[in-house]
Amino acid sequence: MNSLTEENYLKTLFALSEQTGEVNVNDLSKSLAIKMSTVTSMMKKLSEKKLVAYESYKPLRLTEKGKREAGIIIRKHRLTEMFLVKIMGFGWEQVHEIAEQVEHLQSPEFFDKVDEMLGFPTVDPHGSPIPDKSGKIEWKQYSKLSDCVVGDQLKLAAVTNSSNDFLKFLNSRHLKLGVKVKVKAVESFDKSMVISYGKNQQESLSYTVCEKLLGEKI
Amino acid sequence: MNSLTEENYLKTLFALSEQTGEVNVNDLSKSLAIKMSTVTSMMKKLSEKKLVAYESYKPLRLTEKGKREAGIIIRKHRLTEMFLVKIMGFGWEQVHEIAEQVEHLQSPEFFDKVDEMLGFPTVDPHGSPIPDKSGKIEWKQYSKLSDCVVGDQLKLAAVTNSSNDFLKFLNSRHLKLGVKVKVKAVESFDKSMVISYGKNQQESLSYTVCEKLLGEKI
DNA sequence: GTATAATGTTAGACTAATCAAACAAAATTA
DNA sequence: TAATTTTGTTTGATTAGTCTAACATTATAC
Repeated sequence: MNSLTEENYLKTLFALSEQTGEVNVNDLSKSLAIKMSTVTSMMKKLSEKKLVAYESYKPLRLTEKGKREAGIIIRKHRLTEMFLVKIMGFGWEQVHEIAEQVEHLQSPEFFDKVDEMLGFPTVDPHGSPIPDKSGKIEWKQYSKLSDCVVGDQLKLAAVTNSSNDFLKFLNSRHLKLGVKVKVKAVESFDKSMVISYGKNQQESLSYTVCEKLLGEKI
Repeated sequence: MNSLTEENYLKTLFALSEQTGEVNVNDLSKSLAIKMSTVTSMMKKLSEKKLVAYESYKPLRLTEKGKREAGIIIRKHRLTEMFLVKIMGFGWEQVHEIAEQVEHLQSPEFFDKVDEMLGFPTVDPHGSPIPDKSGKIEWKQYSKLSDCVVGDQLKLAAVTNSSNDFLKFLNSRHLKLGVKVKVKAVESFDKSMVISYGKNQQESLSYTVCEKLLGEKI
């Protein structure tokens, strides 16, 4: 059994390596807000437990075992978020913090029941895929809004940031998953975009925002 | 903010003092399965925090502040148990272990929502009262089955033990809250009882069991 | 009312998780 | 390539929570 602390390292390592498969001690340190020296010693410990492949001065990689265990934590996180939204009526901007805590509960029966009540969902309220019971995760290939050009149409399917602030911003613009947006203009100097969607709604979005919006081109 | 460990001491202290108001270091030690020396040092710490009135070699007492904070944890525990039974469909014998974990979540919004979804319940699935938001608890005056005499009738309203084993035992005898039982006989040598209830059901219950069953005399 | 048992406290050691400071390696810049 | 910056590691200290062993107090038994 891993401690709560170890679970947080695993989960963060998993999230950071979703892109490249490899993570620097420095990145992990920043992401966890824990000093590099501490991260190094924890990596040695997780290496002992065969969860991380660690060699001095080399990038960090999760082992298959590590990926599996991290996947199970992320499964619990995402099932929880879905439960909070669908069953308990929370907004998608409210659920991340609560799920951060609930994901550490040790009760397979609890999460099985959650899964069942939700009808075995495959994505969470932010469009992220829910790993299966063995911890395996299946990513859909989405396009970033920021990679679109004028005239492209995108059906929003996921956001890559679940912070309260960001989601509140989207709420205030009535941007939610499923909405079809059309790129009207792209400013070359800051890569901000003007998009239209819904009934005549038009908005200008910064690159920072566009980069976090994923969807399917239509 | 109290640590998870401190919360467990507070909660247990509260539960043990429900009877007499005072608790021995030894009792607390046994109940938590933590050595007395450790309990002593934690008592000093909680005393610093004004949660426990501690004097060497004297029985332990929670301060008003301590009672309040313990009450809030117990509120979260009992609301959770009710939620697990009423909303999620767990059996009353399954919920204690899960609630032990959920009670430590730091999210007033979560527990407010639970409370609301349940219609602001005043008792948990085992008949124990749910403290109010300020941590205050209101005990009903129930009679123990073990204090009844032949001919007495008792409507079961609470159990004083929520362990899986005990509740499974009650399930197997179809004994649940609300059932009206009648005392048919009391064995003087071991204080076991023969009771009747439901449609012609008759059972012999040990003193250990009778002592844990509370209800209203009718 | 002592002797013994039970209960409670103190002291010292250990582990997990953290940090700061010193040091080492790798990457970047000039 | 040498100097500098960034990244990573080691060492030693700290805190929370735990234990064991020795000691102290209170309660119980005879």
